[in-house]
Amino acid sequence: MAATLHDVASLAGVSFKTVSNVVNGHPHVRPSTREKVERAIAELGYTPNLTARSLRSGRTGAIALAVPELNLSYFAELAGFVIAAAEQAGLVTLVEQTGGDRARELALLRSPRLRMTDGLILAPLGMGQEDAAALDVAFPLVLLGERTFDWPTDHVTMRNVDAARAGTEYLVDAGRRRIAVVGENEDEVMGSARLRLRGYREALAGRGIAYDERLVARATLWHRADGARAMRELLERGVAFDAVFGFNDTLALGAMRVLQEAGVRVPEDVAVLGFDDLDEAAYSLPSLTTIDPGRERIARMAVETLLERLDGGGAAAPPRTRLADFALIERESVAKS
Amino acid sequence: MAATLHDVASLAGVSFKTVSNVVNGHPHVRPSTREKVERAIAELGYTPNLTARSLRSGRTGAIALAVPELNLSYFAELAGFVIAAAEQAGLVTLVEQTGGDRARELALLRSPRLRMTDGLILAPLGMGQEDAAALDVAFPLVLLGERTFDWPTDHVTMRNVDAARAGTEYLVDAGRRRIAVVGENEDEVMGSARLRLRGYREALAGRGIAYDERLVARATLWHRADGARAMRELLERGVAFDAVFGFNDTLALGAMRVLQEAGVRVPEDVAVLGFDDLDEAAYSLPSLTTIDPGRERIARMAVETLLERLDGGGAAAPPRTRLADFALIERESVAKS
DNA sequence: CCCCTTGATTGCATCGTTGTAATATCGTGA
DNA sequence: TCACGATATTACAACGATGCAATCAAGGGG
Repeated sequence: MAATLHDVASLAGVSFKTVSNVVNGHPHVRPSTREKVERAIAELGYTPNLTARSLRSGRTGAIALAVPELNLSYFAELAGFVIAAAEQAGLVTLVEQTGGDRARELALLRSPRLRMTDGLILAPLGMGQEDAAALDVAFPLVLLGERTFDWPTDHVTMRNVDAARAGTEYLVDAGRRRIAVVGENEDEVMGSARLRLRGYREALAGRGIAYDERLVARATLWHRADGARAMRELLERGVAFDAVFGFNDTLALGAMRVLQEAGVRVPEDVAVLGFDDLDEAAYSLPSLTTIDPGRERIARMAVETLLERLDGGGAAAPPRTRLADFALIERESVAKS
Repeated sequence: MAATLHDVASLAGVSFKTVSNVVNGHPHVRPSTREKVERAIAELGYTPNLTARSLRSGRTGAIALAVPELNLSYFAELAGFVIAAAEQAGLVTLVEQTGGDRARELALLRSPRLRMTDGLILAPLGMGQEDAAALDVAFPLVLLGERTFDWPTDHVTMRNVDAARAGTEYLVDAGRRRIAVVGENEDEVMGSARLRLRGYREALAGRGIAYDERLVARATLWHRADGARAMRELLERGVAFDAVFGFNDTLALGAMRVLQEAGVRVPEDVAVLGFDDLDEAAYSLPSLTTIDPGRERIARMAVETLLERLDGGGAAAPPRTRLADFALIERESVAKS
């Protein structure tokens, strides 16, 4: 099997503790000894057993990241940024998929599997305020993105309401009055759907436009297929609209595809606005005007926050909520007036 | 901190080994004792320390998956399937990003971080045959997808050559004669780019069409932006073509976008064929005809293969190569003749 | 010349588990 | 009542590493 400190020690003719001292850069090691040990290490191809080190130190050097599914581009790109940020801090990342399912999210929070990590970054979708007590866990926990809970936990999120309001105002300023929405989900009491809807309604109210329920289409999951389905539903309803606000890019792209199939011109007849600024948003036809929620910053802040908890010794500091800035990315799917 | 076997034991008034016996379902435990211990476990919220268990058992219950980047949709979707398959087998998955960079791939293979896992599924991009010896590692290793090496390692891959040949023949059968290629990369001696190019050339040869180097555009990375860049280059060259074969969907979509910007109609003027069957390929305008390489099956087979090595006790069985079947998905970006 | 400080090396306990082997307890039949 | 085989429980030693305290050799000052 793999070589241990003892194997190296007997080859080098020193005690295994001396080998440990060499490996850990202990100051008091004679150069000749160090060299002897290093030769033995190289010869045996010794690498420290991180499991044993973890047991001793109480730190694993790994963090867990739980997202609904990697099949959703937003979470895939987010995960990529989290992994990169963690790696820069010398941590590896264990990725879990919850499917956005309440039961799986709750199970994860109690899972002994997390004992293999130093902390968890969780993007919850299914949990609600009634589950907030489940957030009372023994390890550092950072909530990510969407939902807000009335519970003292570190939280990194985006300006959902502000961004949605700004996006809607942008559509109004582009001369649109009947703005449909794709992605509403009244089940998530405090999820991003509700928050973005609030921003939308605030913008309408601010510009003196009446809120029309018939312009709002539901979508519980946010795949392209869900956006397509919602748009078909809107078209079947027969309500007129001159813009669509997709609550994320995949919904918007699915909806845009259905619009175009139906012979509706984008952006001339109907403007389309997304949310997320996925890589693919720049390459659709027309390219998608969208809101960049600052994914990379969110990822970096989440890892930073977790690290502070790790180093700061746990429950010391009060929980923090950190917000990323958003930016409206103007492309072709909304024509400027 | 977290409760240990000892804590539970002193609360229940038994030895810590008895608690261990209860936790592990040891047969000889008196029902009354078991109940007493279980109450104590519940009261303290005890969960076993998996790090300690790993140290003792030599198994961590985690596997590592290394892909170029999650920002590439193909690898994101693949990672999602691998994580799901691993979870079904009771394993968690640690995700690493190599950037497709040779040095990082080699570093990963030697990294002590892998000591926290039971095995590695690696999708190499940068490594070449000259690095094959680096695949001689002490832990179970399964190579994924693309490259083939002359080295005795388990390997799960797709029918790159056959699929590319079939795709090209499909274009020819649709009446196309001057088929451009986006994604060639002569640096990867045995990577998917070379294999897909070989399939393309075999198809041309089989149908009596001359290979024209000017129709081949390079792209070292396979983002949408790379496809767009390659297509601009092709257009600037001024060579006529009536079809484009993108070596993956993101390249094809990037290329298609540039074609349409240039006023070229797809599929009337130029047919576009992709490779991967990403979720988004069904929602572009026009939707993308592409090749489904059997991502989910590949992921499942990779995890299965790794598990066999884990349980089969290592180097016992000879290395295997397993192939997933592909399927051509007909959509709108290629007009049938 | 000896004591004391400094530098170099080592032994031991420990992290929380589990496997093995030893011990303690029990019920049963003679 | 005692011996016996079964069932229950426990003690001890690992797994591979690190922190602490102890040991040992060498060098400097009185």
